Amino acid sequence: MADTDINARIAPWLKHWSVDDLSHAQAWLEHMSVKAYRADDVLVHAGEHSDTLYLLESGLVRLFYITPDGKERNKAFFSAGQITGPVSAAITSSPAPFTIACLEPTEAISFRFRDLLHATRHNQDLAQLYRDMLADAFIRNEQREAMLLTCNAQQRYDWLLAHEPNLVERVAQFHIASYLGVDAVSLSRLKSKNRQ
Amino acid sequence: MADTDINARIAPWLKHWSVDDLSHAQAWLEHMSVKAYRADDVLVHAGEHSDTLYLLESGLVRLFYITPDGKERNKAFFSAGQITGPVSAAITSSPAPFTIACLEPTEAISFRFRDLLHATRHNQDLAQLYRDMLADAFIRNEQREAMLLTCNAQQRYDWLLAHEPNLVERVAQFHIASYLGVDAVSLSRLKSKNRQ
DNA sequence: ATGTCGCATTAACATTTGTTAAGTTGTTAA
DNA sequence: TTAACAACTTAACAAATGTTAATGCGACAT
Repeated sequence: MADTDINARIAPWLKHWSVDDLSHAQAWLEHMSVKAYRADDVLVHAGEHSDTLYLLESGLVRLFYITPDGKERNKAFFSAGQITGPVSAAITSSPAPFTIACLEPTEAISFRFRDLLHATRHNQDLAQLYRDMLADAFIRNEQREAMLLTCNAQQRYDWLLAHEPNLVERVAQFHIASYLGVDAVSLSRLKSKNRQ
Repeated sequence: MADTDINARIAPWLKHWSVDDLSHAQAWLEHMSVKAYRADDVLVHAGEHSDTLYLLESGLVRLFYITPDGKERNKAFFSAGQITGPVSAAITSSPAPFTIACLEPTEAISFRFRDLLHATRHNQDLAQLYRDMLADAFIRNEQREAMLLTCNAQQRYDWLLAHEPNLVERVAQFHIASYLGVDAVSLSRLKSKNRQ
């Protein structure tokens, strides 16, 4: 896809994040690419070294870990307007700790983390974008850590209904269970208990 | 305590974090203060609005949440050379989600988050310090989230022995149990099973 | 219409983890 | 030395959660 198309597609997001100044951002913009994915397509494989992040234009992806017993556990879900990818791995040059796969057909603009990081050195708008991105992920992880550490299965489900009710409608229940760290059968049981 | 003392005490840490340039850092440095705490002293109360972070010079503190059932669960431990405090709360101007209390007599240099954040606007060294601080906390939260989401009690304990063996020696076992999200009695039982 | 497939539900049972209580040990202070 | 206290251990039991299997249900393709 031609650069002009990407420029047109990235523009509204830059505006949304108050990025007006594009100086020193050439490398970042030039290495962007747009791609459409089908459900179950994988954007990042756990264990691989990836420096690529994704700005989702449409669709829905999930990030998931593999447990020591070989089961999947969903770390997070992301949809249109959000940036996701193996950020911690990119920062530390480590292999990605989780896999990213599509739950729905998804369109995403990908870019290289190092290009963004490099651009932040001389571009204050992008430095701010980077800080906001990190802060957002940081706070998300912390709240989730708190929930996993302090809540039982029922409380986790209540938390989800209160904080991310749209997720419950949009993704399959066994994926919700995996997100909460409980078995799909246990979640179903909880729901039926709640009904009585 | 006089500023000159603080300057002398903060200097080695600034050097350690490669902060050479102190331009635009006056407010940050001026609002610093040093204090000694006893075991069980509280630095930050959950629920209070705090903009203060702490650079620990000695000792050991724990951060803990309160569960919906009213029990304590340890989020993290920090010791000399580390910066801690309600970072996410400071970023979002929210009440602190956890309490910070001393497990050992502790000396700490406190400073205001907003002063550091403000200084990052024109001081690249401090901007880098801020990024490193956030990245560090971010990665710590993510690894912990992964452990809590994917591991059972035995696997969590193994993880701890592998990743933070010194903690096991330094803090009481019931605090370790709280850190792992299991009951103190359950952890004791696990250990005795492992012995056989 | 029918078969297939994936997901949700339900039930019975197994395992893990929490709870309570009692006993032990080590430390500290009188 | 003794008393008091807190942490750890152990055991018995309760509750929560995982596992397996059977059933149902709806979407979708043939």
